[in-house]
Amino acid sequence: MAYWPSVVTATPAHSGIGASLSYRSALWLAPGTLVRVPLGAREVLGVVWDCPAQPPEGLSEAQTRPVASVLDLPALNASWRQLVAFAGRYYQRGAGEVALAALPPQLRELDTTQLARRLKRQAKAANAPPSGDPAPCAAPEGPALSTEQAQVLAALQSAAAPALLFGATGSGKTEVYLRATRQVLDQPGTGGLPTQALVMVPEINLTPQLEARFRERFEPQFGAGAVVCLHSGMTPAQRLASWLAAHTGQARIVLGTRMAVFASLPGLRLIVVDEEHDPSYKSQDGARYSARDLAVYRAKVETDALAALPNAAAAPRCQVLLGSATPSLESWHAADQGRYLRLDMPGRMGGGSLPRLRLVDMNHQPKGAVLAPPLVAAMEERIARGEQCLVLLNRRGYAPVLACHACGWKSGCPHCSAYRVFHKLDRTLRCHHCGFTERVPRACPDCGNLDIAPVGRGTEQVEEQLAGLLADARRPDGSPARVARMDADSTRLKGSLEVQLAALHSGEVDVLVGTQMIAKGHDFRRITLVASVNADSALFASDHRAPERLFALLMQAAGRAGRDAGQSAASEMWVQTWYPQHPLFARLKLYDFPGFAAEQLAEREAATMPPFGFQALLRADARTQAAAQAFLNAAAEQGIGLPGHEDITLYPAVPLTIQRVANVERAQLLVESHSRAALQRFLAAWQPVLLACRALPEARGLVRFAVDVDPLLV
DNA sequence: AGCACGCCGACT
DNA sequence: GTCGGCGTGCTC
Repeated sequence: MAYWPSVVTATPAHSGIGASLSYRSALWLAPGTLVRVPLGAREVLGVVWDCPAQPPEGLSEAQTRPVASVLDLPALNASWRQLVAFAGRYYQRGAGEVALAALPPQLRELDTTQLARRLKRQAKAANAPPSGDPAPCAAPEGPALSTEQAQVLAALQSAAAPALLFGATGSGKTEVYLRATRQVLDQPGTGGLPTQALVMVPEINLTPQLEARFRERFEPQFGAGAVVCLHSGMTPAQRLASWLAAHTGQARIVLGTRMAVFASLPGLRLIVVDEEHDPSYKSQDGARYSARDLAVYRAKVETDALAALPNAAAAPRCQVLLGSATPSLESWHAADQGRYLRLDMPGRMGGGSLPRLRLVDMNHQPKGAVLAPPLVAAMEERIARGEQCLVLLNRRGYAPVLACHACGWKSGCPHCSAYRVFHKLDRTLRCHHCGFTERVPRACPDCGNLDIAPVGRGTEQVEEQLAGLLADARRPDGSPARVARMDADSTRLKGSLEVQLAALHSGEVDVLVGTQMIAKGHDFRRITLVASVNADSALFASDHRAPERLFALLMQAAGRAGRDAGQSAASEMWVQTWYPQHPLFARLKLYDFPGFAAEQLAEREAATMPPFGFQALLRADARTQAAAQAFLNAAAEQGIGLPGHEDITLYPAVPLTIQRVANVERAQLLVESHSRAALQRFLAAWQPVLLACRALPEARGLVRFAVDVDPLLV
């Protein structure tokens, strides 16, 4: 008796290899079993997808090689495999590529004895009693709930659809996540597996404070290993440990970034997607999946699996909870249609309100002023009262470009079609696209003129200017005001983000200048004034998602101010703009997200844009723009007549806005359809055509191509 | 993706 | 005369 397990490996769809490869095994291997198999000259990790007792069609016994070894781990369950298979299909990649990308990289290198040793060590740690007083401990209750929170939790308990928690910043969404988690963790598991919850946040930076709150709440009850994190900032060993803890059920809660949507969680009952509108949930390389959309799909798969269990009289569900103060238009529309259940928490905890919006018309300010004088005066007042200010500017460095006034030279990047940014602190010109860095030249490299000057402004410059403008500002104790800057440059070193946040919390800093990083999540207590200095570019961007991103960013920034009741009445949000009449600001003034969303959705509907139409991009990178476009146009031409084609619009190939990055020319082609199913059908049929087009002589020089389904940037 | 095989320029 | 560039092709 022999078996021919079909195994998926990390080979991408572009390799031309089909969905899986067949091997030989004397023993039956359960689907989901992790195995090591020979592939060419090397040995790779794979996942058993199926294990028939017959050799596959068209393949003789001699053509199959035996499985090299079987990892001594529980098999990945059917729900996980279904999620991975769906993601592979939907995002036009191989299931194996998705599966292997979802597994911790160290699993590929570990041999069987190392794995056994690690599992034993982990089991011992989990069984050890929690340090300090003996178990079992009472579960910490957490603070009293507001009426809104209690209502949301009650509705959530009986909800049979994905829930969209529309909660203002400071309305206490995190407490809802904690209580919802408690609800599922207190439920009994099925099949001897404890129940589990998955909580996702958009950025690694936001995990530590969330982790602290979850640990504080759940570790006394469930022990030290109950909460684990999963994100790309962890060491390989940490990631493996967290993954194994989740896979074996030792961990009850997984906190992580988008990759965590693929964590193996055999007892999963709740998925939380915090800040669900955030673009970071969409992966931009490999399989370009949306972790938010996959979370919704996964919850459905898990629920179906629970309903299919025998003797599941009152079948438990896996609930998905999407939270945001500015939901994505996709989720908002789904709630409008009744596909999602909308739960509202409009009030801020403690009865505070959002800051009053003050628009500064830059047409009426002194020419060349980076910061309007009334804004500076308002900041001085705040400082004098011992309050803090936040200044938002979405540009790192000192100036986005350096220019020669004599000959017109600009600080372009030799490898990209973009300017290099002037960083004054280390006197460099840095390309933010490819990283190419040089020292600032003394004189113009073209004409030798000494008068080369920065054009436009970034965070470094605003920090410098503010330090000057506030030189006479005094704090209540008479000491001078302090200005600090926080962006990707100032937080690059490990631990420096924490140091900077601590400086702000302790009150050492009066004014913090920064990029959108400072608008996200962090809980600042004494901030009563927030200013957005230069947001206009988003108002007229060709990217149709720019307005919703700007609205979300300004709303999020506004949420940083006046979080302590008492202060909130006097707190302000200043926005400098040349277009104060823009309709976006009218909505923002009232913090009217529903009104804004309705307007945006009406525009989207008129243009049959998502969520009323469906899109995919075919992207090509090549050594020449001509090769990239030739590949795309050939693909479009040969797409005619494929299944689904009659419901598809193929647009001409165009270069990307930043056409060249790191000496690679980039182009893309938009595919549109009114039907998601037709788009899917077409893309699936297109895949072999793309492979063929890659080999065309006119596409010589093509470096890579990729399909991006439901792209964010079109 | 890896890793082979395979055919053309600058080095001991 | 070799070492090595990366173009093309295959992996059950």
